[in-house]
Amino acid sequence: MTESAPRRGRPGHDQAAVLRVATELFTRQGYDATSVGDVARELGVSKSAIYHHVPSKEHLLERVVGEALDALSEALDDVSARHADTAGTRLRDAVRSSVVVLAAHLPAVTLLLRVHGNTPAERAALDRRRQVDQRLAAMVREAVDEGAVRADLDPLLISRLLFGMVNSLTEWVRPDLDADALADAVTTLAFDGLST
Amino acid sequence: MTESAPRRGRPGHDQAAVLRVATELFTRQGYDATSVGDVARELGVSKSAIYHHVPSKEHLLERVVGEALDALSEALDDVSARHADTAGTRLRDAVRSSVVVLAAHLPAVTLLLRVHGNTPAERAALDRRRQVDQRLAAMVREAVDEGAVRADLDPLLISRLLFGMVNSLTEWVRPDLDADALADAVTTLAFDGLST
DNA sequence: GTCTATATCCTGATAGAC
DNA sequence: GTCTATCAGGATATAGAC
Repeated sequence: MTESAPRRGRPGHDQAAVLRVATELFTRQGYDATSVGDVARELGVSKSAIYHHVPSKEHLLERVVGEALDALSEALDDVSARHADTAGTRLRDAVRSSVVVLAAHLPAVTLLLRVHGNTPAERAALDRRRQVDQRLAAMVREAVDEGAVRADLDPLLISRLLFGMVNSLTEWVRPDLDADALADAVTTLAFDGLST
Repeated sequence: MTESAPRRGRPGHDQAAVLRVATELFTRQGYDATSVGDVARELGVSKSAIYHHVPSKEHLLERVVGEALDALSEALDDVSARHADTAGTRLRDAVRSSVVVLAAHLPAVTLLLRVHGNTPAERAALDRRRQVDQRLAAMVREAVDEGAVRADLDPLLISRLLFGMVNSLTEWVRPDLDADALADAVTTLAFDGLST
């Protein structure tokens, strides 16, 4: 990645800059409440300049949620590949990885979790997200079968509560936060509970 | 509540009917992605008919999130009033109540949790919500001070994770679900953890 | 309580000049 | 890479008839 020299005159933005600003506004105001004009104003250019870099507003959303889904899937692949570990350990690692990925791709994951399914692209994202959820649910089930996780609660319910807690991090986590320490705290609280 | 006789001819809706349909569409498509025309079409009337019952689109949102905030605040008042109980018991009850209220006012709470703060009314709702969050955080702190809840994690962090888990229920809970059983499961998992 | 018609503004997106 | 100008459609909201 070559560092470009500071520019003079016209801003001279690129696709990445548009994507960055759009993502920020989408998270702050919501995707539907953010117009292409908003993105343009924030970058200090006209609406048309945006369409030079990007084919459509929805394309921006596709790119962002795609980043989140790729990162989550890859992290899950890594965890699943460790066959030597116990199912309990793999679940712990899945929780840890989910937190780390969420923090590393905070804006992207935040947007992903807010997708409604109003367009084909959004529905495709929801489909991919459902696949991730199912893989996580399967890991919980295996940990229950192994005896590492309590069997008096429905594994699907456990999965939803556990990763619901993880996903709720998007509501308040800030980019400068220590992700590893956070992952530790989440894992501890989830597995050991908050009772003394 | 008197049951009105089945109508003939024109629908003859009232404010409650508009509110009900609007809430459903707001949750399904998002507030910003839902137009007054959408609400009108769903009710089988024209846009103007909606404005006979309701002064503005935003007023609908205000009403709905107000319902959620009132219910949550009231439940919290009830829990706080039980001075005889220990702080640990009060926290358990707060979690239980939160789940029950969330299930009883599912559409309203769902919308409340998705408010962005784009308008004065939305910002007012966020303010009230922040007050609720602070009361819950205070209850966690008291339970920690009392020794009922682990002290090796920041009370504010515990509060965020705990009620983040509770709030994540809006993502999948359905109206016909047994709220008490759900509240039991959430409380058990939160306090005892998922390890065997 | 609902309608048609309308006012006003903003939306996503395109054409073509510089 | 950005601009001005423009398009067609849809947004919230209102006026006034029935």
